[in-house]
Amino acid sequence: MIYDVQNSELHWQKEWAKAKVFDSEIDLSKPKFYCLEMFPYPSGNMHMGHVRNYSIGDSMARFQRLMGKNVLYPMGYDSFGMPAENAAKKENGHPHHVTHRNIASIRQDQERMGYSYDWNRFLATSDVNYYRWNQEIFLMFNERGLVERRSAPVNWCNECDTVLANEQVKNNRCWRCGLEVIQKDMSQWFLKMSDYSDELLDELDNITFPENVKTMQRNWIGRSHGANIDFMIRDHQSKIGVFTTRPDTIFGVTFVTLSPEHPLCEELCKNTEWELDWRKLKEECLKMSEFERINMLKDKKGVFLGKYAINPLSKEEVPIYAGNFVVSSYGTGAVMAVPGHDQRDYDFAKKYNLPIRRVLVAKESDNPEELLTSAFEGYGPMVNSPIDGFDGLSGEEAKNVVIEALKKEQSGEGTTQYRLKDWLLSRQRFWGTPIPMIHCDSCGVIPVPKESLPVELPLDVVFTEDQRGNPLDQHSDFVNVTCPDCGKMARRETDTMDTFYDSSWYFMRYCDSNNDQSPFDKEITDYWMEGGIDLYIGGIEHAVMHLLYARFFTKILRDAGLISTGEPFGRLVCQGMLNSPTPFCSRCNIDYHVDYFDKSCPTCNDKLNSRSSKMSKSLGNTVSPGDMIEIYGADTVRLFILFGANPEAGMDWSDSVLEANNRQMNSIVEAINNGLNMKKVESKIDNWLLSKLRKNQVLWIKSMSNVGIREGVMLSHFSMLSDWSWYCRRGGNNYTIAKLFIKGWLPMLSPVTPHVAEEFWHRLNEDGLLASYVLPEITEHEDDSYILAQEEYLRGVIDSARNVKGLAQRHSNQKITTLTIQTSPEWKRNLAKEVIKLQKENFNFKKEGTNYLKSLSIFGKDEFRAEIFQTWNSLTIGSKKKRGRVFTWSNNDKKLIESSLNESEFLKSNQEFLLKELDLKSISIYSVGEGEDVAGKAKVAFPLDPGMSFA
RNA sequence: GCUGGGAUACCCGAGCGGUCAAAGGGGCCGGACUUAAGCUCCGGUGGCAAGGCCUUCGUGGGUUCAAAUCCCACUCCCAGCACCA
Repeated sequence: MIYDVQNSELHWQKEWAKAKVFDSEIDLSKPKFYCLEMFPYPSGNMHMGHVRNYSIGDSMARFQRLMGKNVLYPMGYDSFGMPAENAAKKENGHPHHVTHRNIASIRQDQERMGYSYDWNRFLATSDVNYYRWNQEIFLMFNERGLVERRSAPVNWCNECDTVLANEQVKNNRCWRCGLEVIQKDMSQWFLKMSDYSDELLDELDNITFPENVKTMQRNWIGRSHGANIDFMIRDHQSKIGVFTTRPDTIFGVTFVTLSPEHPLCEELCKNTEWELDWRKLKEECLKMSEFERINMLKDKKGVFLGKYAINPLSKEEVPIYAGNFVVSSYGTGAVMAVPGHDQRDYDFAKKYNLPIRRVLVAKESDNPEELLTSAFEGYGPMVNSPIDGFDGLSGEEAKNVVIEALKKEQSGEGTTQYRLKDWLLSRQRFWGTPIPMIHCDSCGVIPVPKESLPVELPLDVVFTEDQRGNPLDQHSDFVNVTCPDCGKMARRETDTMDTFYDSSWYFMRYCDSNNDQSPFDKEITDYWMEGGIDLYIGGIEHAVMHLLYARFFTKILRDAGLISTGEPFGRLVCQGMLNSPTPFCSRCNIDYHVDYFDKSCPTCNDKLNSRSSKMSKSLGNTVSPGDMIEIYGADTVRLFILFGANPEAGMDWSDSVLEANNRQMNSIVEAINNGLNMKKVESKIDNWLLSKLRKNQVLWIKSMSNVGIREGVMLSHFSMLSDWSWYCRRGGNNYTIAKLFIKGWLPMLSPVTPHVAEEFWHRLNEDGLLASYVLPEITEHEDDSYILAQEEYLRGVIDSARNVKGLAQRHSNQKITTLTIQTSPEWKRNLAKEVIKLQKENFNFKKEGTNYLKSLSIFGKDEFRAEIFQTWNSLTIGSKKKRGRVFTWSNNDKKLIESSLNESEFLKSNQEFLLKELDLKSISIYSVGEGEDVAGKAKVAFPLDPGMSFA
C-alpha cells in the first residue's frame, strides 16, 4: 500500500498536536488573521452541516498560515440551552453532565477531521469560568442604564415554558420547537438594544456582509421616518397619538383606527352600546391562530367605538374605529386612516361605507375631483386642502410643511420609528446564566455586588421527566439570599439569560480565554479583533439573531472602553444548505422520508421521483460524517465538501461524486509517489512543468485569498494532477524536476487535504511540518507564458489533427496512417506580425485597412494579390460571425507569432509524440512551399493553424 | 404584496459584450492496459452532408457590426419579511 489513509491521518493529527503548531500568540511581526466558525451547540455528534462549516474555516485557516499570517482559529461550545435540560429530564441527570458528555463526543469528531484549532482556547459557555463574565458584563450594562425590568406583553412558548425575544419568533412560532407562541403580560428583563438602532442600521453600509444578510437586518431594524400626530377626542379628555409616514395626506383622514388591544379602546367605549362589539373583536384577534389570521386579514374588520377624533389641522371630526389590521406593537398602535391614499384604509372604508377623499394627485395637471377607484399611494401635489398654504406642495416638502403646521398647533412633530425593539433577555429556564439580581421587599430590585459573583447554578438538582417550570424556583439555597443593601432576607432572581447573550461576545473571549481577572484583556483583544474577525463562517439562520445581537454587544463594549472596534465581523460567509436526494411528489409538492424511494405518493398515488432537499432527520436523508470518514478518510470527505460547491452555494450530496473524489485522492497519491521514484532524465518538457507550476500557484493564491475555495481546489486537486499527467505523457522523467514540482504542489494540497499533504511532505524529506510551513513568494518567470503558449500550440495542433483525422477516416476505406502538415508560409507570418503591431496601435482596420494593405510591398506581386487580400481580411475583419484572427488570438498566441516561432521545426522536434498521440505511421512537416502542396491545404495554413491532410 | 438571490447542455456548476458549442466535475459511450472485472490513462458526449454550416445558456422583445453576457417585459424557483401606517 502506498498510503494508509486511516493510520496516516491519525498519525499526523497526533504530530500536529504534539508540535503545538496551531497554538497562536500575539506576534506583531506578522499580519494577523482571525478565522472563526459559529461555535456549535453540543448536541452529540457532529453532522454534515458542521463538517461543511468547519472544513471551509479550516481550509482558510491553513491557507492563511501558508501565506505567513498569524492565524487565530479557536473552537468552543455554545453549551447552555434547552436540549441539555430536556436530555437531563429523560435520564434523571443534570444538564451539566449531559453537556460535557456531548462536548467530549463532538470534539472527538472534530479532531478526527483534522481541523487545526487552537484547543488551548477551548471554552464552554455553560462553564462558570465563562458565564461569570456574562454576569459581570450584565452588571456593567446595568450601570450604563442599558438594563430595564418592565412589564409588557411578551411572546410565550408553552412547549419551552419560557418567554421568547421578538427575533426568536418566526411566523408567530417558536424558532426552536415550532409551537405557536401566545402573548402574556409579564415582568421581564430587557436590554435596550433600541438605543443602538441607528448605528446598527447605518453601519451596515460599511461592512462586508452578504447582501441578503444586510437586507434582512435592515428589514428587521425597520426604520421609517414620519410624524407623530395627536388627535383630540370630542367630549373626552384623552387624545390619540398616531404615527404616520405620510403627513402629507393629513387632510385625507376620514377616520382613525386603533388596534383592538389599544388601552384607549376600553376607555372610549366602556359602558356604551359599542363596548360589546369591541370586546368581541379583541377576543377574536387575541385567540386567532396564524392560519386564521392570514385568512382573516384579507377581510378587514372593525368596530366603531362611539367617539370622534378631531383633525388637528382642519378641525374636522372623524369617527374612531378599532380595526383588526392595526398592529399594536408598531408605532403607537393607532393610525390615521387615509382611504384615498392607503390601500388598507381604502378597503376598510369601502366595507364600512366611510368617505374616501382625494388629497393628492399624481401630476400637477390632473383633475383634483377625479374619483379614486383604488388608493393612490404615490407622491404628488396636494389638492383639496381645506386650509390655504398646502395645495401644490408635494413629497418631502409637503411633509415638512405639514409637520411645521402641526408643531405650531402643538399637536405633532417629526419622528422616526423602528421595528426593532429592546432585547427581551430573561428566560424562565434553568440551563442558562443566572441574572445577577436580587428582589428585596424593602430595597426593591438590586444588582448582586460584583464581589459576590459568580452566581452559580446549583449542581444538586435532579431533573425528572414530568417536571414543569424552572427548578431554580424550588431551590431554596439558591433563592434565599440576604439583601446586600439592608441585610434582610430577600429572593434571588431565578430567570436566566437568553443563550444569545452567551454567543454575543464569545469571539472576544477566545482572544484571551484563560483570563481569570476579566472577560478579556483589552490590548490582546484589540490585536485580534482589529478590523473585525477576518473571516466568520456560519449559517444564514442567524442573520437577524446572533449577528445582530453580537453587533449590538460589541458596540456597548466599545462604548464602555473594553475594546476598540465597534463591528465584530469583517468578512462574513454564510455557507449554503447541504442537500441530499429525497423522494418527492411533484403534484403535491411534498418531500417524503427516504423510506418512500421507488414508492408512490401516499396522498395522490402518483409515482414519486427524487429531488434534492435539505438534509434533515425527519426526512431521513442525512449522511453520517463518521461513516464516510471510516470508509474514505477525512481528506476525501473534506475534498468532496469543498469541491462540491463554493461556500455560499447550496450543495448536493452525491455518493458517486464522493467516490470519484476518493479516486482522485488515490490518483494524486500515486502521481506523487511516481514522481518521487523518477529517474534523472532531463527533457524539453521539464521547464514546461515548472512554468505550469508557477502559473497554477499564482492563480491558486488569488482564488483562495478570496475564499474561492472551489476554484482553488480545481487548481490544486485537478489541474495540477492533469498537468503532471501531461508531463509524464510527454516523456518527463526527471527526479529533480519532480521534486520541485511536488514541493510546490503539497502546500497547495494542504488546506483541503492536509493529512495526505503532510505525509508526502515528510517523504519528500522536508524539514518540519507542512502545517507550519510558510509559502515563499511566488514570482512567475519572464518566459513562463512563452513556454506554456508553445505547449498550448502543440496541444492545439493535436486536437485539430484528431478532428480532421476522424473526418478523413470516414471518407476513407483504408486505415489512415500518414499525415502531412504544412505550416504557414513566411509571408502570412509577416503579415500577421504587421497586423498585431497595428492592432496594438489601435489601427482602424475597417476604415484604413485596404489602403494600408495596398501600400505594402508584398501586395505588388500580381499572382498573389487575391490570396493576400483574403488573408488580410481573415486576419483583420473576419466573417459575419467571427472576428478577425488578430482579435481572437490570446496574448500568448501573439507572443508566439511575434517571436517568429518556427512552427515546422517545433513540430518536427515533437514528431515522435505526434505519431504516438495520433496513432500514425508517418508524418511529414514543412512550411508551405517547401514541399508538395498535398490536397491543396497550403491555402488554409495560417500562423498557429497549419494545413493538414491525412492519407 | 415587498425585498434579496436565481434559471447555462443528461445532472451539478463556471462564464457575465467578440478568443463561446460554452471551463471543471459527475454520469454515460468508446479506446489503451488487464486472463477478466476494478483501478489508472486517453478520447468522445447538441445536430448535420463536418478544418464547415445550423440550432442552443428560462420566455418574448430591444440595443449592437457582434449578446449566455447589456436594457425592457413576462414566467417560474429559492430565501427573508409581511395589513409596519
